[in-house]
Amino acid sequence: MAAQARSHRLNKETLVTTALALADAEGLEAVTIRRLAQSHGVTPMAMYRHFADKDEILDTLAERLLNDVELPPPDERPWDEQLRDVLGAFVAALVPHPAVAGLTLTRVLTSDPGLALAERALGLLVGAGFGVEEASALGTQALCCLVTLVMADAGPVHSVDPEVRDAALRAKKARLTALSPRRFPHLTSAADALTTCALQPDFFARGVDFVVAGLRGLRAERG
Amino acid sequence: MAAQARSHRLNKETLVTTALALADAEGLEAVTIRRLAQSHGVTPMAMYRHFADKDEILDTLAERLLNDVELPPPDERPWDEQLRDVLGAFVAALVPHPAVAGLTLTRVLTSDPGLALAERALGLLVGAGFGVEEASALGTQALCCLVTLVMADAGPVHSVDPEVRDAALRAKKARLTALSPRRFPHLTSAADALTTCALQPDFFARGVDFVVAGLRGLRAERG
DNA sequence: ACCTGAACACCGTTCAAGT
DNA sequence: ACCTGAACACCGTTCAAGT
Repeated sequence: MAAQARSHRLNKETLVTTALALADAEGLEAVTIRRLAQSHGVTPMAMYRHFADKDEILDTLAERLLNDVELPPPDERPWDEQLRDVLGAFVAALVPHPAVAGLTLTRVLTSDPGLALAERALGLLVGAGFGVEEASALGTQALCCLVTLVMADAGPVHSVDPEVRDAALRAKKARLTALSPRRFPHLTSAADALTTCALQPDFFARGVDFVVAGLRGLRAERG
Repeated sequence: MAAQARSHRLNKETLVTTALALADAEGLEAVTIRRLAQSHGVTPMAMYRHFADKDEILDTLAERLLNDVELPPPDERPWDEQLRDVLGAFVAALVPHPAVAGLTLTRVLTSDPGLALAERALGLLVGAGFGVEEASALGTQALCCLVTLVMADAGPVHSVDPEVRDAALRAKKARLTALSPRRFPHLTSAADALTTCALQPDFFARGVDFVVAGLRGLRAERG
């Protein structure tokens, strides 16, 4: 994050790109007005020409992620298969940026690409036969679930540094292994699975399947 | 949060109680070392006698919530009914403190009451017939989903102040209602449901049902 | 239009004392 | 053992200039 030669004419676009890089490299708390300015060789106050306040930076960051959601076009397959792909596209956009993923939680309905995503998910649920009230609640819940899945993966958020990360994972596993097998028979035998499950390549696909299975199950119960 | 007459002999217990009250009243970002000290009529540095650093305050806060989980005793009912009650107990402990709920996300496996909860959930999933790897991933995902559900409810996190809260909800609904019904037919017709669904008394029970339905569905698919 | 500079009210935390 | 005091390196943000 070396200070760039102050290539005057800053704009929101490039600033938010820097903010995203900062968050990816050092976590969301590294995204400060002062560091953002510093990265562009400029005074902190210069940021206020482009953003009203820090919240607007975070809003823009969330919008950037939601913009990356590549919504698949509607087709004639059953609702649950289409929803799996829609939710999968959402997760795919979040996964590269776990430190920022949480920002989308409260901003899906306040950004343009987020609205498109929500409209699509809601449409599929209503088309499946859920009432508007239930579809609203379930759509909200489904998106929430998936965001947290991505965030939890960030485990030791700071430092994508693999050395620090591996040390944290080893410590976590050691803690579980050290537990009393009498009091915690399942946790001790699952120590390995619990520490590595979020690293499995299919973890997020499984997460989407889990959510879709829940919706399908509820739909079946409603008859 | 008036400064209390410095009733000397502070301890972790009372400090964390104050921290929780602070978070409930003004959000997690109101929990600062300086304000915590101020609430007890004492210097910020006095906190370091009771906590190693701020992280330890947050750890203790999460542990306090997890301690409130009233795990129902195991019985002879099917695994999914028991799991519904276990997850319900978890949610019930988080709901009164939405601003703090997120802290439990990364701390379930590092606190004693969290370990008891995880052991129980994992045991039920393994007993249901899931392999240890899948049970670990699904247990993690289930808890993540529910935490976020509670956090999302916090919507306008700051200010339990009902006046500010209602204003935010009205604004949210107005934004949805103002959308183009052509581009967003489902969102506009669900404007009301989307803004109020998290306020329904059965929202969290439905969230638990949703998660359990997902697990039941996946179990059935595995045959 | 865009950026600077000094200032203010906040943070967490260290070091060195006080009783 | 428990608390204080001064200091440091950080925050976001306001106000008033500069070009």
